[in-house]
Amino acid sequence: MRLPDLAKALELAARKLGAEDGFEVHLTRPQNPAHGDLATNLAMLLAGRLSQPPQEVAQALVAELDLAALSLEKAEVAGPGFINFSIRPELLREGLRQIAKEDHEYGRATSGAGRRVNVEFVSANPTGPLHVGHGRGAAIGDAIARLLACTGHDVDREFYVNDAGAQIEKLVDSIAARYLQLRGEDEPVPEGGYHGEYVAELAREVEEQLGERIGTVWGAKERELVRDHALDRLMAEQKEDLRALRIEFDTFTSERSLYDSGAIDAMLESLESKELLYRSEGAVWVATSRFGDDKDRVLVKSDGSYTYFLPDITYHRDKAARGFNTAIDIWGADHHSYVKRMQSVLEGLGHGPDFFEVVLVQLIRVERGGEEVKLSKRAGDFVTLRDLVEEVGADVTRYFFLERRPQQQMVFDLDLALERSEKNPVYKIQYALARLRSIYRRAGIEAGEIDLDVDLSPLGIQRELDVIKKLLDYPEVVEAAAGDREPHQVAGYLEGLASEVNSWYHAGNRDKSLRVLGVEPPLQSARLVLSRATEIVLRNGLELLGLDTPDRM
RNA sequence: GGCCCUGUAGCUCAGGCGGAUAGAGCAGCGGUUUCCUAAACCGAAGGUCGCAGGUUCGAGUCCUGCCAGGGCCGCCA
Repeated sequence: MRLPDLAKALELAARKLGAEDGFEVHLTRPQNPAHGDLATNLAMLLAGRLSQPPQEVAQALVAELDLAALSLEKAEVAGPGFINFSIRPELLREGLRQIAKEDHEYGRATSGAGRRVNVEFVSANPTGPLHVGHGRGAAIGDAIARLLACTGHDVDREFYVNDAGAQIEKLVDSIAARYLQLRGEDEPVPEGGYHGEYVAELAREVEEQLGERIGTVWGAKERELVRDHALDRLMAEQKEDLRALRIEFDTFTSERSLYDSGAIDAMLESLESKELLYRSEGAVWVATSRFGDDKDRVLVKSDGSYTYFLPDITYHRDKAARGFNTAIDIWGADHHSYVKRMQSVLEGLGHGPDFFEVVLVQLIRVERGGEEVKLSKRAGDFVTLRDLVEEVGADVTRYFFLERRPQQQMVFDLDLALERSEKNPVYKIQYALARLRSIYRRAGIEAGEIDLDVDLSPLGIQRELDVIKKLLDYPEVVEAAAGDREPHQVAGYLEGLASEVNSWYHAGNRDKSLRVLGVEPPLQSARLVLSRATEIVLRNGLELLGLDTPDRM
């Protein structure tokens, strides 16, 4: 839990002892319960500066503190010079009451107030169905957006539709080949084209719906008709898959629209006016190497066409123009080399290093029975995100993607994902929530009816205090996870809390005096508040990760 | 050849800004069990933190080198 007053008091004490600026007070949660609730290494940091042994500095610091005013039970100097603080249980109990009263607001913060953030993720080429790898980026992007919103940021979720360029043309070529095959012509799918069954399906649709209009000879008009049809269909499919994962976007920006609006040509002029462009070997280059990139990059090829980089620059510049303070992109690790060049050109255009961020998401490997599931279409195996969600459900899919650091290559264990027991961490957390809610049901009361203004002093056994301390950590966890763009910190916290809660709950199975219900009325009332606060934190955390919050399992 | 990610228990992974005895889940081992939800619980065990140096009062954490796995180095997207 946070004790801003203690940090401030320590800083004052340090100054009193003669420490100048340039030190920071860090309070940490010791792993060893014998080391109290909070600890600081401040004395060790100051020892050299004050030329005194750390233990003596620690003693002097403690002497400056008014423990009672800080709601501390004691402050002990230990080990090489740590100061260990024990919090008075009353402070914990009042904190608990606050949690229950704040309800849905508990864990929300205002640190991001006034900041507009654009989170761009998925942005898959609209040339086929989403695969499992897209799912990880989708889950992480969505969770980061939720974290930022929870900490007060004004968040927009955005999907960049690459509906221009060579890949789309290849898709049209592939559909054309299938289409002509349907008409009895011997036309192979071109090299580098798309071979999936969905391409043949699209060709059939084109034949049925547009066959009259486009015949067998495809010019620009016909291609455009087919392209529009394919884009509509494939984007609709992708959106549906994402919706099944509980992901919705606020904005879809089309690459094509950047061409149509003239924004890309304007971008070239803008770069020119900033003297970032030059011609060489018949192409137009942008001097990204001036801003840290390995080398300069081509924007206009020698044949006059544009590289992908140019619209992408235009697009990111547009995010700034739309008023976002920060643009966070979630990219697959295979795009890693692209980060530097984008940062470089944005810096060249005058955007500070804080404007553009990339979260790189590593590739995943799917295993079943200890064997890798190949991402090829085979009977019984799946390849698409849709197949995965249908097999294990949205909760498990999301959680498994969110419980690991984004930059960690991960194994998606299908056997564990399909496990419907507490071996599966998602169920463990949801189970803890359901158990608490079952207590209210058993007592015949609604959660909202629990009296929060009762005397909490009956709460005092260690197991209860441990749960309370854990609950009071939640806001810090949310802030840290949002700041680091790491949803897995929340997942790890919830798993730990669920363990603690289940252990607390099960103690009541062995010893009836440890139960919530059926003990002395004052104790029962106090424990109902504990149950309620715990349920609130579990629920808020699950919602923050976009997971279901079941009343019963 | 260069760049990025990763290397921690048998397996999958956590380990704020350097801090005290390195944690969790799964598997394995021993025990308990009809409960306010047993779709379990309790307990013990399990470690050269890839290797070697360095910085520091103190290194899983910072620096250097090396090894291993993955990814990327295009006028593709």
